[in-house]
Amino acid sequence: MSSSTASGPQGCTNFKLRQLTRRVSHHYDVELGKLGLKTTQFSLLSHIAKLGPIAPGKLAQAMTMDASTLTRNLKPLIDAGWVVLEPGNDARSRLVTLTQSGLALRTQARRHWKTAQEKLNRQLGVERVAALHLLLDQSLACLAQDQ
Amino acid sequence: MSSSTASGPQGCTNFKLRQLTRRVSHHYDVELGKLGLKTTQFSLLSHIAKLGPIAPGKLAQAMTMDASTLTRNLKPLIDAGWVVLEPGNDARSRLVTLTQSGLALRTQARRHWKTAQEKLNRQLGVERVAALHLLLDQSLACLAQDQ
DNA sequence: GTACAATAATTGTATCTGCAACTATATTAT
DNA sequence: ATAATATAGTTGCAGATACAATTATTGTAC
Repeated sequence: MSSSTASGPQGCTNFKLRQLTRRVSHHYDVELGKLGLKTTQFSLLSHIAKLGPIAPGKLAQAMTMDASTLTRNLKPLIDAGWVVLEPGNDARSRLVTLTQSGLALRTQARRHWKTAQEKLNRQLGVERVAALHLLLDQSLACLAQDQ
Repeated sequence: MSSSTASGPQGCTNFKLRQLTRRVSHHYDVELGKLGLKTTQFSLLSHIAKLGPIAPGKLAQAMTMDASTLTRNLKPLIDAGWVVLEPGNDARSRLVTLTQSGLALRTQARRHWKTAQEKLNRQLGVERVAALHLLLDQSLACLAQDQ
């Protein structure tokens, strides 16, 4: 049995991912927290800015997130007046949109995000970040449900 | 021309990480769910098996997790009788240990984990998983708080 | 046109996550 | 010895995550 390659990767991919995610989320939270935002909320605002008005289901799909998770995550944004849920084409469907203040916040938040991202790039090295992005994207594609 | 362009890596590292983490966690949950375990619970059992008896604070540190998060995550395991909290050296400190049934479950769970990991290796390719592990480990080291 | 199946979103329940504040104990300075 | 400080763990609060079940609506088969 054999040589070096037979054993395969060591350790648990899931644990390593969660571990790093905790640290990295904290890294961004420091910056975005200055605006009272969590990183997930920033991601949501960004995606809605880019894709909205969009149906919740489509948005959840685009973000690789369960529809019920999206419903809950939207709530604080709606309560804060950054996002509105409007009636969709159907009586059952909805459309998610940014409000004016949501759009303004997103513009401001983007600057804070950029600061955090550039700080991360420096701390890890841009080459490593680029390599990481590539692997994360590729891995996600390999695990896509619809294939 | 160097690959270090002015623009740097595109996209948000945090979002990419969270996105893949969601998918990968689900991947493991399918297997471990057969034993009524979540992936985080398996990670906890594994670390306690390896490091225990250990103080909660040390365990949280080893897992890159907030102490309060650990307290909550231990609760279901304690309620299920897989883990016990014993008095530590101090009157303020504690020691986390696996029970007999916890140890038995961990042994069993390890087989399910292995199945999930090998399935992931096939789906992503062992080379890619190995590369991913390396980058995750390196990135975590770069972000270590105590440096 | 009624019954049945499919679609869209939300709610119930449970776990994961962390900051700030708290309780309790131990250590140190004076 | 007493006061100030540091350490260990837990709780209050708020959000992130998803499965299963539910509500409401739409589409389809007969």
